[in-house]
Amino acid sequence: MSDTHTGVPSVLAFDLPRPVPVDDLDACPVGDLFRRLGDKWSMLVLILLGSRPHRYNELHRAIAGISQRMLTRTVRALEADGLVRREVLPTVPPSVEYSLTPLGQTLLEPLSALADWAVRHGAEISEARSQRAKSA
Amino acid sequence: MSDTHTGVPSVLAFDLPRPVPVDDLDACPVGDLFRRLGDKWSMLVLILLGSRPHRYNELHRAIAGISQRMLTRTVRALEADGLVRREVLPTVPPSVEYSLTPLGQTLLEPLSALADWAVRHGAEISEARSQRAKSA
DNA sequence: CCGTATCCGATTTGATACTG
DNA sequence: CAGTATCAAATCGGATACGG
Repeated sequence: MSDTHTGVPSVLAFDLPRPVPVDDLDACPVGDLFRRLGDKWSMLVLILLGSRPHRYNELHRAIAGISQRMLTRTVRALEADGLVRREVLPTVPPSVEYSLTPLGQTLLEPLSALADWAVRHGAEISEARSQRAKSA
Repeated sequence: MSDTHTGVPSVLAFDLPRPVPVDDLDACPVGDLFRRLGDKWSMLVLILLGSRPHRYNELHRAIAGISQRMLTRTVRALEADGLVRREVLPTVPPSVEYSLTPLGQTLLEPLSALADWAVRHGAEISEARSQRAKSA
């Protein structure tokens, strides 16, 4: 079943004479992953959950710009992908706790590398955008 | 101007007593970066350009599923962000060459870390999704 | 060859209101 | 507290046609 990319060591093997197998884009796990995490909130939730488990409204308050609808959708998608675990606690007012699965924790590492880059170079991007606007 | 996040060492400082500054999400370079790269093609173009400079139709053929409109939009956005450089060569039929800026090259590193994760764990995500569908 | 312009449909996101 | 439902808007993405 998973023959398609089983033997692929890395899509970023720049030394290859041929470019990346972009024809198989839809089947490519890289593009796939990015499209899942590429939405507005997934990565933020992952990062938040990486620090400690959170309850629903805890996440809601922490992100603060997200709607209930999107928070639910995001967290459910992450759960379906096996990155987040959802646990309903049998308390009197029902509580739901979200946490990272082991798989989700491993994702946190490369994610942090990218986030770190963004923090370090974010200003340069903003600057580039501003200068572009001026030169127009 | 750039006081907002100048002093921030890393958004992923899990040891902090407080969560990430998600209130400033729009100003947060992490969410911002992901929203730019989160589209269908940006990352692919970046990866392609990371291997070597490409001309317009070279990119078009390499990606093969992309429309002219989207290729232009993608490459222009990347250029505006200071990640890609666009150079018009004074050839008889006009040629345009796209390449990574130094900034774009530094981004390639954390990007490859994430891509590597995707290749390694992509199957686990697909599996998680399948199992979810069955248990429904 | 290298784009831009326009139109169109599909997907995503958000505001609001309501429920167990 | 933890969601779900519905509606409307914005954005995304592609096909096609045209211009420098």
